[in-house]
Amino acid sequence: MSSPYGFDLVENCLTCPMRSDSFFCGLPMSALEDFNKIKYTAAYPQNSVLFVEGQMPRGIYMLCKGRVKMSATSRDGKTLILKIAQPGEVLGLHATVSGSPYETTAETGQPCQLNFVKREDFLRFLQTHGDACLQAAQHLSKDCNSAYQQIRSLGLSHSVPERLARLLLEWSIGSNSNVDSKVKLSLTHDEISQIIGTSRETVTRTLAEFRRRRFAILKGSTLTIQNKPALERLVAA
Amino acid sequence: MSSPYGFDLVENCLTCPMRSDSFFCGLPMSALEDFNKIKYTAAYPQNSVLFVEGQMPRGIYMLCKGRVKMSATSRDGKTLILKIAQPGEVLGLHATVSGSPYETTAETGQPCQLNFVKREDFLRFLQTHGDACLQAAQHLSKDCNSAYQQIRSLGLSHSVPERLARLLLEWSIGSNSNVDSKVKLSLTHDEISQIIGTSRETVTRTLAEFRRRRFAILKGSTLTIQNKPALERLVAA
DNA sequence: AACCGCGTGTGACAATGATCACATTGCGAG
DNA sequence: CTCGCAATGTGATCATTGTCACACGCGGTT
Repeated sequence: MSSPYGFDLVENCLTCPMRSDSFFCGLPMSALEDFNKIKYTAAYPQNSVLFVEGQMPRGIYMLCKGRVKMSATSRDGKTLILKIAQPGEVLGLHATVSGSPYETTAETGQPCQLNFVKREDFLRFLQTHGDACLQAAQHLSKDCNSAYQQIRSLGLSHSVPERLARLLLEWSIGSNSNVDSKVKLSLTHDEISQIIGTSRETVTRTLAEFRRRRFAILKGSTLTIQNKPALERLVAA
Repeated sequence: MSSPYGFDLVENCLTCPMRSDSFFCGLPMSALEDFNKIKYTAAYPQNSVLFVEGQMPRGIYMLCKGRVKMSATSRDGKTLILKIAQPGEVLGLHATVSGSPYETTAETGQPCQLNFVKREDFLRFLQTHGDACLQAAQHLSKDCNSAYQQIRSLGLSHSVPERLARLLLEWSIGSNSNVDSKVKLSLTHDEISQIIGTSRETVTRTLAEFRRRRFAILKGSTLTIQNKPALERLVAA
């Protein structure tokens, strides 16, 4: 049962040590047992493409372990990152529920474990388990929320520093504002630029500016917030 | 039963002449009867504010007649229009399902008829009617889709002409590409600028440019597409 | 008629940020 | 160790577009 990507596969949701309180993980036993029957567990290496925007939905992927980058691409090759999915999230839910093509591309950013469920199995599952359906609706609500957040960030902000500051603050949620708070993340400047809709060079420059003004430092994969209030002022502006 | 806004209220969903095939309208009789019991039907004049972003959700508003402008506002007063809701759509669904604050402000753009359902009634309704819950999930999926569309438009486009062309094409869907197609809509340049995230002046200038190049003419509330392929080329660029 | 208020049209100017071009650093594979 | 590639840093340039300022036209009111 050992997989080649540095961790063991967990085949049984009922005894899974990674269980979170989100979505299916938090379902009552009866539903979880049924879910266990229709899912296919698999591990994926880094940079695997789970699905591509425009494809007809095959089903949902529930993310157990690892991170997955959700993105959209324009005809001329420009890429926009919509979100970095965390464990517990369900990928491809909208497309699977609505039957319309996947609107995003999903690519693993690290080795991941995922549960796949075929569309017809999943829809039957939702129909027979009312609570699961409600969970799915709540999950979709959260997706909508995060999409609206991003629309606000893109449409209402006046400048790149503002959007970048917003992003850094988002990442540092829950940390103390007095002490220098550190957060781990693994994104290149290029990927950051694709999240806030700007160019790689501008991200580099703006981060240099933040460093110079002692607002925040991003070095390697470590983000250090030095002056949270200053960043918040940038967002408010 | 006559209302002051130029149309009659329809109190009974089962016999409603406006019934569309979307969402609740398309539910089986049993569910529709239950829905009929918990809804409050009301008419609103133009420019009524149904809810404001940040408020805790009181419930859902299902739009029977009229148009409703969904928008978000930044601290400095800049406004972004997220969508113009059409009859058959349900407003405030995410917030009501997830229990988080409304993320948008809803304001009637014309006299409207709406059915309001209190949050607790609505949640109970979803729990007892599995098919309604699935409908709700599909509705949320569509909302996500349109949100993703807007993110792509804002984040992946290179210029205002591109975004404006995209918007005009969206409005003219279903019309013939050979003949000059005309569409009715009532939006000021200011409102258009808030949809595509630019300034009022730029919209005026770009529309003048389109007129000069004989791509499309927007005069009053009439949009005339003269050269659809040219607009499509702008989007593809 | 004179007077709004609102939507639209247009010029001038400045600033933001995209783009190109290239230097430097860092890191993993051989 | 060092080669090579990916990521980062930085300068110069220039198009796009936001902003301010103001004129025009049009429908309604007094």
